[in-house]
Amino acid sequence: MSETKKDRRQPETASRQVAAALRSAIGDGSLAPGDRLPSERTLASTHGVARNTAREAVRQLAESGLVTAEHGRGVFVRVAPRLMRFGQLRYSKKLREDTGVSPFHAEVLAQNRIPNAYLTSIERAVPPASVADRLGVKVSSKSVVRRENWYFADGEPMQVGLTYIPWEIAKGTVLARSDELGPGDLYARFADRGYEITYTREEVTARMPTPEEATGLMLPDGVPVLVVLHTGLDQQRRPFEVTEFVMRADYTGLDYTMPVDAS
Amino acid sequence: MSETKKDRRQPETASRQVAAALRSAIGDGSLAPGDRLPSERTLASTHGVARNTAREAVRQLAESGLVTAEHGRGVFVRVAPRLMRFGQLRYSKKLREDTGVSPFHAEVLAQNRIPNAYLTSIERAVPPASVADRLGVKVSSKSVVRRENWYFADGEPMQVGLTYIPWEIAKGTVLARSDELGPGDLYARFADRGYEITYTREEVTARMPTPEEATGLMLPDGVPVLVVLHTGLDQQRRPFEVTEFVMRADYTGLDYTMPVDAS
DNA sequence: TAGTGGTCTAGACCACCAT
DNA sequence: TGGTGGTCTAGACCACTAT
Repeated sequence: MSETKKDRRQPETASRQVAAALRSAIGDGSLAPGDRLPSERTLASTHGVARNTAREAVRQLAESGLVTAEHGRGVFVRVAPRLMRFGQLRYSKKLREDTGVSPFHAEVLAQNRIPNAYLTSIERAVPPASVADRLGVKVSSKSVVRRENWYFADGEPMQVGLTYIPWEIAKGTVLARSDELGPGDLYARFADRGYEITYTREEVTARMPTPEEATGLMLPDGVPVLVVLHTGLDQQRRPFEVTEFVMRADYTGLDYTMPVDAS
Repeated sequence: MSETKKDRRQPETASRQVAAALRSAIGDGSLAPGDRLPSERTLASTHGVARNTAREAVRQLAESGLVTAEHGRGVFVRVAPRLMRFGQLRYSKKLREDTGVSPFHAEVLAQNRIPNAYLTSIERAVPPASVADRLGVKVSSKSVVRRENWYFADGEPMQVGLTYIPWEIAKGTVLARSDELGPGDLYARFADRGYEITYTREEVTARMPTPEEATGLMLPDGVPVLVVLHTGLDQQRRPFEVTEFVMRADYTGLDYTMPVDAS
């Protein structure tokens, strides 16, 4: 390639050497998933460095998601998590009618895990610009209903979803006021009102979590979040709902299969 | 919700207070994108803390991608980057014939940026298990050709792609030996051989970069990567190619629009 | 050469956890 | 109560950048 590539081999600092030693111990199995690392003070003395240096080495491993520190207990090798998959069929009518539950519940049940979801708030709100764009509503008034949901598998938080529904659609319905949506959940209620979800648009990015997200999702250090801006479209491709999902990236994967020519 | 929620308000440590002060200075515009922060030594003395503490505050900002440290120069407020979007149509025949270039080139040109791509290696190789799975080839022999490509926009590295092609398909063709693929690029050559890309499966995850990826992609601290495992399928849904893309998440987004019922 | 970030030392006190 | 990680101090030397 034509770019002048700087030769930046990493310098062999003390903390990197300690980190490398730990990495290889994890790699060859002498430190198995779930095992506790030697304490920072032990690492310091065995490697002949200051505690801060040993600590920096541990920080490097935590940053790349290899280990997790637990205050007062120790530092542990992370166990490889099961990956959840969110695919194209998750909004299909068939899935909804076969299972009678929400897409999330169906997915988690299919993996023999126990799903839970909690609606933590419903309120009429001013939509963020990105949402107003996609729904075609005004950004300057309380033109949407905002529903905040938290999703768990086996008691562990997996994702947060902020669903925005135009007030004109939600007004006077269960969508605007209740967490009891009945059989088939959210998309069945949209169908009742004439909005059958037919297309879905998903815009995906990733970033590091905010401190609030990190605590709320109980994220270990060094785990990013996937952010999915999902738009539900009806038969005439009219948008009727936007949901922003924030999902822990270490437990979540997305799986899309599509024809390459638009339909 | 039924979960007992620990009240973990963040303790107001000294480093967090310094970080908060910097965050609000960035927020209210007194530190604009591109500006240099006060030096660590200056921050330490103005806030009455040790340099290590000021440094920790800066580290917290860097971790969340707000600032970037440059050795010997200073710490700078990051400028919001333009986001590139990789969507569903990128493999369509129409795009290929209209533009005559690869999907990546077309996308970057559409944003008035200058694309570059370099093939850095071609070799016959043993496929990783995930790739062998999806291609339906043996994992234990050199059953694939592996092509490594680096992609740039305006000279900045955007992504790396590792393309795996079954040896049976690539054998004796330009796919196995050349970076000169001719008009329409890779997928046009597959079409020549009877493999017209018709469906694409994309499995998306995110994680922190490895140290090698961080240097190679010139990633600032705190920027995760999107990992897309892309499978190209022909008219009969036979897989003929798998590419693993590693993309910097701060510059990249994915955009999928699909019918909710499978086709 | 002066100023910057990068790393390190050798201490100290605190909060948390298991016993 | 003793050991753990979390944070902090007050120094020090090195590597890099600009002048």
